[in-house]
Amino acid sequence: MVKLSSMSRGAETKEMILKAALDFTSRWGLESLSIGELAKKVGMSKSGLFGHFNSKEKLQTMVLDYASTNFVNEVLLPAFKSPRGIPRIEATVENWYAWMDKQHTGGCPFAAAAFEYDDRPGAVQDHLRKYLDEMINSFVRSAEIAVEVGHFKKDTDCKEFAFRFYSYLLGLHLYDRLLKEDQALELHKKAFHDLMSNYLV
Amino acid sequence: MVKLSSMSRGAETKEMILKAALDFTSRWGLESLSIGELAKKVGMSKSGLFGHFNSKEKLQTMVLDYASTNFVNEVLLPAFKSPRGIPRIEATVENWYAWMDKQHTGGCPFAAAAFEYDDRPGAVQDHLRKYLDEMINSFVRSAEIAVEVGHFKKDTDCKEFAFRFYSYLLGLHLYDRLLKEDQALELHKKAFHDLMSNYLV
DNA sequence: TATTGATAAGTACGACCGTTCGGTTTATAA
DNA sequence: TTATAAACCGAACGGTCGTACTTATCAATA
Repeated sequence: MVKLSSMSRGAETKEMILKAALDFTSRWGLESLSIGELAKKVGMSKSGLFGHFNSKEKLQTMVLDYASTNFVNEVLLPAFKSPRGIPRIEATVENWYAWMDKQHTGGCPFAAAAFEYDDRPGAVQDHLRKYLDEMINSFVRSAEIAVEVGHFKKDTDCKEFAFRFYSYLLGLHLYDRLLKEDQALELHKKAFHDLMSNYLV
Repeated sequence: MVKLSSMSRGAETKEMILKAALDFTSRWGLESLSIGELAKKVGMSKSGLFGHFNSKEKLQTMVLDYASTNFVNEVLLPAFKSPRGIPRIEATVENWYAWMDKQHTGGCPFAAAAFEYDDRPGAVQDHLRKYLDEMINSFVRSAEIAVEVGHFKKDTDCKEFAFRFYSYLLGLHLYDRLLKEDQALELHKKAFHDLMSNYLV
């Protein structure tokens, strides 16, 4: 995240807090994110930090916002530099790998939060669902483009593609993070490759 | 769970506690499982309940044990009544669907805990990894049997099959629970079907 | 230089956390 | 019947939690 000189001091602090909060969240989960501990980590008082958000729920949703823009900037947007169709989809996966590596602390915050909040209604869940929906829709859209440019078959079910595409990413996460399976990346690469093959013209 | 008359009073109580604890866990996660709240739910005092486990970590790992035997009894073992090979794999999926429905409260406790504890080392994580390893190995083994009986191609990479098989189940969980996607089951059924097709002789 | 408004710190509160302890009831066995 | 152990309770401990108030700091402006 670039520190803009145009930022007010408050905004800078907030940015710094959110960065630390996201780091913590990807490790311990959104629910375990505690204001006191976070304040200690960024060298602020609990109340000083609290003043930026005024509620824990607000802090949580803003962490999701922050993670989302981070994800969009590092995974989705850069892929747009690649040509439409298959190259763009492949770039997305490559960026995803890099993103997972970079956040070697804790895994994908969305994946973790998704299972954490699947039965916890509220503002956080709503936020989460919105972002996951957006992400999956971007996968659907990628497939549609691949159809448009003639890479994928005309009768491709793009929603179906997105489901399988994302499922494999979830599997990768679990094999890599929890099971510490050495071949996780290999397994995913091959699965992704075979998935693509199924839709090629 | 059958209440055996041979159970001592303590064992019966423990069983009842674990049942409630698993119910709670699948909804709110292992980390949010609180002794006080659990005691209230089963109508006991905090300390009375605590006496059965002597630590929260022990309670958590025993909930995992309980969930595992439950899963094995309801999903894996019944599938063994089906003929070896494809029918058995298909039965496993059907049992999985039924199991998800039955636990309509909260989703698969393992899936949730897997992402919750992927960066939280300790006894709970070790337990969890053990059970997930066992489960995935049972999928690998199912594929191996399918090869043995001539349903799957001789050169089938069974570990590869298990990765994709389980990934789709994770995707199903997320689409169904969090995204409340109506077509979740449909999407999974078709993905599973296509997956099987790839390995058929 | 004085004033103001934003930012952070300080302090306090009630709620809940896991855990310990001592005592009371209940079941088992001699 | 009596001795022993298990099961359970209520109260309390030290901590941490989120949140609400009040106070201090300090840059920008008047």
